[in-house]
Amino acid sequence: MHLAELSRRSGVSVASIKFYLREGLIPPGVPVSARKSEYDELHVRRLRLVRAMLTVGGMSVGQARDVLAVADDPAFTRHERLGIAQYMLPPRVTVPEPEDEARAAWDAMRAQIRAELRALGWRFHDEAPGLDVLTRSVLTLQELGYDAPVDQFRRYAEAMRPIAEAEYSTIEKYEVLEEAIEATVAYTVLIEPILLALRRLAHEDVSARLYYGAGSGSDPGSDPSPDPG
Amino acid sequence: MHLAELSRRSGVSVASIKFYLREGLIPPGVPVSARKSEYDELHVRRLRLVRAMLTVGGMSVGQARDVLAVADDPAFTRHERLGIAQYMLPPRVTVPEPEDEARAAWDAMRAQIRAELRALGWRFHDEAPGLDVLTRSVLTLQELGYDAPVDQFRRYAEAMRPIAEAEYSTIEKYEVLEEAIEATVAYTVLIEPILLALRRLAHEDVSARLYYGAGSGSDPGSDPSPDPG
DNA sequence: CCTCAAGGATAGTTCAACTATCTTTTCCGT
DNA sequence: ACGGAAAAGATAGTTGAACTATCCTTGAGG
Repeated sequence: MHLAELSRRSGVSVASIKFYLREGLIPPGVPVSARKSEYDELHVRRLRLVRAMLTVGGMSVGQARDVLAVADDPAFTRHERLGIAQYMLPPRVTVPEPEDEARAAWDAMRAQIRAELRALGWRFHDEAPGLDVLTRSVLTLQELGYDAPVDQFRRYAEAMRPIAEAEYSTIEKYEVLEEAIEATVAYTVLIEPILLALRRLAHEDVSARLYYGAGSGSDPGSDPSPDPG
Repeated sequence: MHLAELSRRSGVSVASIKFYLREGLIPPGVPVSARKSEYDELHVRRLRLVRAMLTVGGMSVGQARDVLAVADDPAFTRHERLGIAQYMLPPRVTVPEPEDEARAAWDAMRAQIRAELRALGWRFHDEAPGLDVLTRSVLTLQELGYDAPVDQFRRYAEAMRPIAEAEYSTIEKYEVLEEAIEATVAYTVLIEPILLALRRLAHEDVSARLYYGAGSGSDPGSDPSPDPG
């Protein structure tokens, strides 16, 4: 198929597809002649994935490009490609420079968090960006005057582990590496909002339970919150 | 204190503080004379919260303004103000228009998700934005050709519930409403990245365990992933 | 009284993510 | 064979968000 049909099939404008091609988010079509290229189902699929990463996943074009570049690079092992793709997914966080006065506190907190998780028997790379995310969040909470929830990590970590195991077994089913990587990216990016939304709904449930009493079954109806639009 | 000192204390430039004042993210100082206003500790505190919402929480200026506007509005009950503040936190999601052809599928999926959670006994408002987030994510997964994890909601939901309960009990300790609201916003926005980071680290652990064998204690070292910088 | 700076208004900047235009070339129908 | 619609590609323009810099009025301190 040509550009126009790719656009129709994917719901993305021709101009935007050209933009994604320029940015390296989707591979070029195979040039069937000097001024004509052919696109296939993989392009449609990739385009949909890109749109999901950008809109639902909230990723930037640059982040999406980096992730997909690694995912497409055959120069790594399966384990590496899956791991690297995951490493490059957002959020990324800015670490204070070594000469920054805040760096000492940063390093101390990061080491503490790392030790806490290692004490749970978790194995992960020392440079895992997740450690930086944890450090930044905890330090920011502290700056706002709240207790560091490092001591609650056990609870959070134990809640996440069975989820990760179930998801991993799902992904392991994909034998073709390209499919496994796409599944990793898709699940990582699209299940995150699901988890967060469920946490918020759980908060609402806990709150409603305390507010309206423990009687079950009935819902709060339209009482507790006016429309926030 | 005056603007210059507020800037020094908070680490935010004078120009940016003026911008936030214009946008209604922080309340104006009390005018001590026609051309001079006085700021206090609450302004420093609010400014730090705003910066956390924008940088760590990834919120837009408009979203932060809406949340804080409700949080500051005394015309609601405690339950309402906490609930509304939470409702207005991101992510927000675009719902297809009623005349959109995709609307029927949207409504059906949303009803299914809602029923699934209600079956767990959860109580929440029918217009909870979390339901829209769930719907959008599940539909996007389906469009990419993946199974809808609606049947896995039970697992996810059961993992989130004890977390939400523990967090809620923490927030309930704040008797002053303003403090409770600030804590709600801070915990909601800043613990989300913590949960997601832990999920990713758990994925890495599961992967490493399968890849390097179940031997415990030793970590993967620098082997599995080169630096993705 | 005079100056320097705070506050406020307004306009300009930067960046990301498109979007539109222009040019060259090619395919397709006649 | 030929003329025009249309594809590729390059380049420039647009939009919106989040600042940032400038200007101007006024007011407090010396």
